[in-house]
Order: sequence, then structure tokens, then C-alpha cells
Amino acid sequence: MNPIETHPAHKRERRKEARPGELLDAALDLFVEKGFAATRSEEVAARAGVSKGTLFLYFPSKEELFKAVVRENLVRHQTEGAEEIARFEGPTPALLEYLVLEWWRRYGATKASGISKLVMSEARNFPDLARFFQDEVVTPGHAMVRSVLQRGIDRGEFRAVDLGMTVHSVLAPLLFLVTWKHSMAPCCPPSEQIDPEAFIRHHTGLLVRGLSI
Amino acid sequence: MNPIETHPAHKRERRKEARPGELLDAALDLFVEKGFAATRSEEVAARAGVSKGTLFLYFPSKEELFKAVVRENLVRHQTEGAEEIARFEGPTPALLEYLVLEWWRRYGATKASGISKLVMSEARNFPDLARFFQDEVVTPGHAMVRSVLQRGIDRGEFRAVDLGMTVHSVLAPLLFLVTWKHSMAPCCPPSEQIDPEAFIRHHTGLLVRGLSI
Amino acid sequence: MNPIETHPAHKRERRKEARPGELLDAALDLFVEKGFAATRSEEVAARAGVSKGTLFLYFPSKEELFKAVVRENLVRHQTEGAEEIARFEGPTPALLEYLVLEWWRRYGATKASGISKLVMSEARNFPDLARFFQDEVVTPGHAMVRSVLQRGIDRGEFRAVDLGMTVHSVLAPLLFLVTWKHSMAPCCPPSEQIDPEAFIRHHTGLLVRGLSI
Amino acid sequence: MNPIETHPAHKRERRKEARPGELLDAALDLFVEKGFAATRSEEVAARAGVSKGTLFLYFPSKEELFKAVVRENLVRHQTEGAEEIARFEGPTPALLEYLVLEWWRRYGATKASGISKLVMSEARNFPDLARFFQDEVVTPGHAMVRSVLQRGIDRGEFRAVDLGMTVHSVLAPLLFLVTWKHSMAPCCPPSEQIDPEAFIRHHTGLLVRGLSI
DNA sequence: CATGAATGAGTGTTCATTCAT
DNA sequence: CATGAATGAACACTCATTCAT
Repeated sequence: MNPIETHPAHKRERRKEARPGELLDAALDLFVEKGFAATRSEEVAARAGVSKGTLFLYFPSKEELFKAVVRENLVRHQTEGAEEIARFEGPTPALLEYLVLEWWRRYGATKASGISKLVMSEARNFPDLARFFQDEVVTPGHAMVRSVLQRGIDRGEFRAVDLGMTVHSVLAPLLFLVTWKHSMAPCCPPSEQIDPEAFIRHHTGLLVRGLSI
Repeated sequence: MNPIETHPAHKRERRKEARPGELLDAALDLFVEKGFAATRSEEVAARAGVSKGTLFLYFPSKEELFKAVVRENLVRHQTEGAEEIARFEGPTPALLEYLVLEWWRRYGATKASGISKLVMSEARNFPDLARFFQDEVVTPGHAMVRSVLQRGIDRGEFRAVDLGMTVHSVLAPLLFLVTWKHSMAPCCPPSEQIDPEAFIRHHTGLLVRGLSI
Repeated sequence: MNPIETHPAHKRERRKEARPGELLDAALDLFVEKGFAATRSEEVAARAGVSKGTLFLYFPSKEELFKAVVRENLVRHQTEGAEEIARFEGPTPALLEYLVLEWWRRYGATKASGISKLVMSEARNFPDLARFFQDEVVTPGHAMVRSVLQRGIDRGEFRAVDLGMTVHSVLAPLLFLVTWKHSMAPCCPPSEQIDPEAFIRHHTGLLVRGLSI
Repeated sequence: MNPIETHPAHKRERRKEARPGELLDAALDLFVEKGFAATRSEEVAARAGVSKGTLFLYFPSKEELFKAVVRENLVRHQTEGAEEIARFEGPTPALLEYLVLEWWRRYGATKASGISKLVMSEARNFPDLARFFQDEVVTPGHAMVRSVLQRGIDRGEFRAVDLGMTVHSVLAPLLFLVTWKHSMAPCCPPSEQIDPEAFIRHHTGLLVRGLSI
């Protein structure tokens, strides 16, 4: 109608296309915050600014919405790390500490880590998602840590320990921290809180000493 | 038949004494299998071979049933553990390894360890249960590990590290293992499985070395 | 066995005969205190010192127990009054005040008045009891008040008002008081309480003045 | 059909607006007929022609439904009453008689008066509702009668009696009448019925005479 | 496409009643 | 007779899902 409007893309249409994304964002927040069962579909819709009915127009059920949220939010990360490791020139203990601290800062400390906790919590009910999580997040993470440990051994900084096991010694506390942060932490008094970065430094220090020649 | 049988043991009476245990067993199974919220009280009763009403004859609510399950399956064992520690006479590194390995054998490797995973999964939705678990299980558990570390320091076997942090370095991998076992493990191919005892030995070895003077 | 025991009436047997009465007493207390629906049969049994099963041995259902309680407790009163009225020699206004105050003291203020409230509350569910209450309690009461009013008119102390209506003017506030005492009173703050005797005196005073020539 | 019809009035919309009223009507019927506790929410919904869920769409709980019924059927009328009193210009005895007679006609004689009986019957088991009723209905009602009595005293028509007591002398018979109507009356033969308006006129006449200078 | 009114299966808990002992 | 363990129907309230508008 209006001859000046170059792109006929009315707000409505633009919105229409953005809908699924807005719904996924809203659902991410709520699933992370309250878990799958405790998140009410109406609340997801409300937070996305649409009606209950609209949610079911885009996702045929709450379960499918959940799966879509997880699939949408699990990948993305992890790629930058590999390059930084390759460029790093200092001693490997410093690289290891840098790696895990950055992992915490860029992932563990963010909302995205809620997804990991969510997947672990709901693995029994959504085994395909667990598998997906394993392939997209866990395995690549392991490879990265493994390469750093290998570097340490190659440079004579670490003993020639079992790499597979040691990877878990490095990562398990981080994953525990993520789980803790999204489960018990909110229920604990200040006296029982854990300072994540301090703990990561402490733990890495212990490991590095344990790995040293 | 047996003239020595002290109790005349009518069927009813015999059953009455067995009921709480049967219900607790059924509840443990189902809580671990499906989570707290998703376990219906009627199903617990059915698995124990009684009617819904009977469950509430022995446990005043689903939450109390859960607490009883925790007391029966976790608190009990912890008490034993503390006594063994007190009696232990060898070097502290051996005590530490003994402690975590036994923890795994008696708890982590059993069905009951699903409780820990469950609590972390549902803590947000059942803060009361999370608090209960923290108070009855986590805090005493920490104290136990702490006492062992202190023993090592006192005996000149360990450096004077931060106890609170180190407790987490000891326990986090165990809790990760439990969480993993009840979430991702069933979805992972054999190549990605973790051998728990081997890992625990490895990790403790690393820590002990990291703690040594 | 014991040749001295003249009456073989063992305690057990004596008790057996007393059982129904003890159960009725316990039930009276509880029905008055909490109403029919809110009284649990087990509690009645417990208060009577027997088991749940025994209650149903004597009364085939909770409803029958209720009816028995009401039937047992409704009659008894009311007879003494008639004689006192006949003997009274003073002015009728004094007789009227004496009559209603005594009614309050001997009946309204006692636990027995709870029965009236109970019957009115449950009349819909137990119409036969309502009928019984009407015949045994209300009608005789009306007759008594009516005779006093007639005495006043006969002696020239009261105007020749409609007796039936005036009986209600005298009794309605008393019955309201009974109902109130067992319903709203326990929920009201002290500022909203009613002093029964003061109110009865006030009300009778107003009526007597209204009835005077 | 009617081109003036402002609202397009789709069936759904029309229904939505009517729902609360329909539910309130159904609830009033059932509460009066069976009491609060004995009325099942599903039955209220069914009588209003909707499903159980719909009831809770409009009223968040059975207690709130009850409060809404009270507001709709009692509080409303009381407000009108207060306005009429303020506008009344004749002598106070006439106002008093008008007040109580209208109270009977507009409330006592209707189904809604069952609410008063119900509250008294169930006050012990639902103290919150009793308090609500006391605050929203009883206290304002008392204030209204008190203001009329005060008007009579101020205008020299009544003696300076105790207002609090006299309020009860006015209201108690009305409340008795209501209680009676919904409990004993249906069980009584015609000979024992009370003509409410006649009794109210008689009683008010007696009181006015009793209050006169 | 979008809405939101309506649905009804599902759940923890209570309690009158039964019946094996 | 007496017991008390066991039953199961009942009930308020929630929420994923549907569908008329």
C-alpha cells in the first residue's frame, strides 16, 4: 500500500519468522531455572510474548520443545579453544590452568551451563539428547584437555600418566561444579558455597603438582 | 513347626514388621528409576504389594518416605564409615584411598547412589529435600573427608593445604561419577565408559602426590 | 476360682456392658466440638479407650453412632422447670427473667447445648433427628414459656399479646446464643464476644417493657 | 440479526462473560443445599455446565469461590441497605421495621440466606471462612443496625440503651429465623411453622415499645 | 495464523469400613 | 469379643493439549 515501504516485510511477518527463536529463548531460561517438569508451557509462551496456543503451533508438544531447546543451545562453543591452545607458548601447567579457568568463565559461569545440568538431569527421559550432548560437548572437550596433557608430557613437564583417566581428573570437578551451581547451591547458606574460580585454581594446582615429574 | 520360634509369627504380624522395609525398597527402586516428582505414591505401594492407603500408614507423606529412604540407604553407611576411619591405623594416603574406594563399593556402585543424582536433579523443585540431604548426608560426608585430610597433615604426611577446597577435590570426582553413572553412562558406547575403581585409584593417587610434602 | 469373689462380675464383663455408653460419651464430646463430618471414628474409639474395630462392633456406621448420640442426649432436661414455675410466687417479669437465665445456666451454658447446635447444623442430613429434637426439646420449651406469658397476662402484668409470636421473641435469642457460642464465638476476637447472661438480662428487660401495659 | 448489537458476541465470548455468574449461581445452590465441605467442586462445575478445570479458571480455590458467593449475595445487598437508611426521613421506629422487613424480604426469604446458616454450621471447621464472614457481613450489618438505633436515640425516639446489646436483640431473632428456616422448618408440620414477616413485625413492635421513652 | 477458553486425566492424601488373627 | 492392618473410594487442584472463533 505504502509505495515508500521498500521491503514489504511488515513487523508482523518479521515477528512470525522470529517466533520459534523467541520461544526457544524463553524456554531455555525456564527449563534451566526450573527443570523440565516444573516449567509450565503457558509460562514459556507468556515470556515469549505469545499465547499458549501459539506455542503448540510451532512445537507439537512440550517434549519436542525441550529437545529443540537443547539441540539449539548445545553446539556453538568449544571451537575457539583449540586455536588458543595451539598458539599458547608458555609452560603447560599455566596452559592447563588457563584452559579450565576460561572454560569456566566462558561456559560454566554462564546460563548455557544450565543446559548441561538439564541434560544430565533428564538423560533418563531423553536418552537421545544425552547421546547428542555426549557427542557435541563432552567428547570434543575431552580431546582438548587430552591434547594439553600430551603437550605437558611431550615437553617433559608432566609424568607419563594415563591420559584418559587424567582427563577425567581435570574435567570431573568442573562438571560437578556446573551441576552443583544449578542444583544445591541455591539451597545452601553462604557458609557452604563454593567459590568456583578459587576451587578450580586450587584443584588444578593439586593436579599439576601430582602430575609433575 | 519350630518349637524354638519365639514369635508365634502370624502372617499379619510378620507382614507388619516387614512392611516398612518392603516399602523403602520399592521406593528406592522407583525414585532412582524415575525421580522423585515422577514417582507416584500409588506405584510405590503397588511395587511393595500393598494398596495406596497402606503406604501412608507407614509414612505420613511422600517427602517423609523419601527422607526415610535416604536415612536407610545413606546416613546408615556413613556412620559405619566414620567408625572405620577412627579405627584405621596405617598411613593416611592409604586411609584416603581406602575411604573413597569403599565409598564407591558400598554406595557409588549400588542402586542407592541414584539418590545423590536424583537430589541434584530435583533440588530446585524440592528445596526442602535438598536441604535435608545437605544436612544429613553432604555435611557429615565432608566432615569425614576433612578429618582424614587433617590426620594426614597432623601426621606430617600432607602439606597444610586449604581443607575446604581439598575436600571438594576429593569428593567432586566421586559425585561426578555417580551423576554420570545415572545419566550419561547408559547412553554411551563401551569405548566411552569409565572404570570407576580404576579412575578413583588414579585420581586419589594424583591427589596424594599433589598433597605430599 | 476365688471363693470370696461374691459377684463373678469381672472387670471385663462390667466394661463390656459399659462400652456403648463410653463410646457415646466420647462421641458426644467430639461431635459437639468438631461437627459430624470432621469427627474421625478412630478418634471416638481412642477417646473411649477401645480400638477402631470395636466401635463398629457396637454401631454399624458413623451415622448410626451420631443418631444414637443425639437420641441419648436430647431428652433428660426440661422437667424440673415446670414445677419451679408452678411454685413461683413473685411478679411474672421476675419469673420470666429467672426462667430464661436458668435455662441458660442449666442448658445453654453446658456442653449439652452443643447437641442443639449440632442437630440444627446437620438437620438436612438427618431429618429424623431434627424431628426428634423438635418434639422432645423445642415444643415442651415453648409450652413452658407460653405458660409464663399467660400467667403475666392473667395477672394483669402483660398486655394481651399474641402468645405464639411472643414465645419466639423470648426463645429465639436464646437459641441464637447457643448457635453462636458453638460456631462464630470461637473465631471472634474478645471485642466481638457476647456476654450471654448480660445479653439475656438486657433482652428480657426490653421484652418485659415491651409487654407491659 | 440486530444491527445495533454492539458486541459481535461470538458464542465463546458471550459465554466467557456469563461464566462467573453461572458458576456463582450453581455454587450458591449447592453450598446452601449441602454445606461447604460436602459440596464437591466438580459438582458445582457440572451444574454450571462446565468441566472441573473451568471452575478453577475463574476461582482459584473452593474457599475463594465461597467468598465470591458471599460477596455477590450478601455484601452487595448490605451496601444498598446502608444507602437507603441514609436517605430515610421518617421516624426511627418505622425505619427500624422497614430495615428488618426488607432484610427478610431481600435476603432472609431467599435462597442466599442459607449462607448464614452454613457459616454457623461449619465455622468450627473453616475458621477462615467464619472470620471472612464476620468481617465482611456481620460487622457491617451490626454497624447498620447500630446507626439506626443511634438515630432513634439522637432524635429522642428511643431511650439511651446499651447499643451493642440492643443490636443483638434486633438481629438475633432474624438469624434464628434464618437458621430455623434452613434446618428445622423443613422437618416441622404446618402447625409449627413460623410466619416470618408476621413474627418480625411482632418482635420489632415489642422492641420499639421496649425502647420507647 | 493467533488466540485463550475449555477440557479432563492425573496426583497426594484422608478415612470409614472390613476382616484375618 | 477385640484388635488394628489393610483397603480403596473420594476430593481439591494442576496443566498439557485442543479447537472454536
